[in-house]
Amino acid sequence: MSTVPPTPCVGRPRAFDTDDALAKALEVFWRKGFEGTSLTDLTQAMGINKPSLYAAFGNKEQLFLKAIELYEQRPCAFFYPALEQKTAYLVVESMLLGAASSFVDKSHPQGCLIVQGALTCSEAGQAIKDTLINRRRDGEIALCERLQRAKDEGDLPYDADPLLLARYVGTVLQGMAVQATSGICPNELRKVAELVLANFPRNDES
Amino acid sequence: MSTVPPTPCVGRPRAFDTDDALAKALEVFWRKGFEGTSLTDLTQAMGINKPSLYAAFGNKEQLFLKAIELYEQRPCAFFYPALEQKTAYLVVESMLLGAASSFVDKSHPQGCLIVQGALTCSEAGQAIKDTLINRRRDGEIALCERLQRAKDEGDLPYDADPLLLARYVGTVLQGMAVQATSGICPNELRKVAELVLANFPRNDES
DNA sequence: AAATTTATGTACCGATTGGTATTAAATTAA
DNA sequence: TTAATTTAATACCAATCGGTACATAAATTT
Repeated sequence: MSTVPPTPCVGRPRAFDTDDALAKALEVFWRKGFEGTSLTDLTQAMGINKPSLYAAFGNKEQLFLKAIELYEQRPCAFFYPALEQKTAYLVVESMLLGAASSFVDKSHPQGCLIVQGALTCSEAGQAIKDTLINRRRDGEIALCERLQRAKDEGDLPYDADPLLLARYVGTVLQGMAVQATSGICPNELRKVAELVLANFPRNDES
Repeated sequence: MSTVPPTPCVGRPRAFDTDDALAKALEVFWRKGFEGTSLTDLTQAMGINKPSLYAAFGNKEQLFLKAIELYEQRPCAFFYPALEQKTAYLVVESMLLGAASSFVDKSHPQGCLIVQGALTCSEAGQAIKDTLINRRRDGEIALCERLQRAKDEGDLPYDADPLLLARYVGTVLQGMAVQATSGICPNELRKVAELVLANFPRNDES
């Protein structure tokens, strides 16, 4: 898999880097949300004109969809990689501490694009809103399946409820995202994550 | 204190009820957020024309501010009344179960206006966004003070951290609001609240 | 060199945004 | 009855919205 498309060798070459431009678009969407971001915001941040944006990315909605793909795959994304930790506790620890770190990282906007990209919107944004709802739900399903496996493998108590725990962790993560956009200080957010972890069910060996 | 202003007895009488109109506006803002709601959305829901809206409420921003006042004082508001419960546990129980009930109540939009009214926005909405951030922070401060009192009165363990606990509960509430707008089923949301309560620190007698 | 292909920049599109000027209608005060 | 006051409805405002037509520029292919 290569993220670099085979450079088209015919016609005038593109004067900008699409990956860089997409990264800039992501940052604006992250900070202002889908509907709070205007085409002018985007073209200014990306350093290109509208026709270039449309030629390269389709339209605003498709650009946003590409932005959330990039968002979930960027180096500091923490959710899906956390699923590969060895025990349920370590998975959840990795998620909560990763969120506590990423959501307030000053090198990019605060909070979580998947939460704040379109929590509410007009009719025009409904498809984007639904897409984000589905992304959040997919994450919880993946965590639930990981916790079920943990239960089967014995590193969660026999009476643990994987679906409920996944929803609980998802709820805390979403709340942490709201706190981050509200300007909570990093230390305080991390302490909340640690409080949740202190109460998370675990067997002796995990 | 009367919410009914002394009816002005001169001039053409208003053809609509301002309280009813405000309630309609609240519902639209609640569902679509501040910037996702257009003047057309508002006037249609309120059953009035734009000049009537501006004469009665000032402008869109002032109308929103009045809507959040109504929101926090409506009969099913649960946050501040919960502070009057007798123990810390009962306070938090009242909040979490109240939220689990209110956020998914089918008689009005799902979720929480204070969370989803303007989580992200353009520059034009920044003042509203900040207002909502402050409302959330005020709520956590009030809860923190209540938990500190509880600690002083001995119905929280001696080593409890009121500020951390308030932030934790606030985080869970905000996450529950996100879950509610995402369409979580009422039973599942209540189970999350009950899980949080099961782990909440309490002394024997509380 | 000519033809082809693609990207760029400008200028524009209709629709919608929040907000208002204006006039007519409805009421009370004089 | 008339004047004063307030609201209602229509029509309008400049600005911005997402999106595009078009002419030009820059590259490769023939």
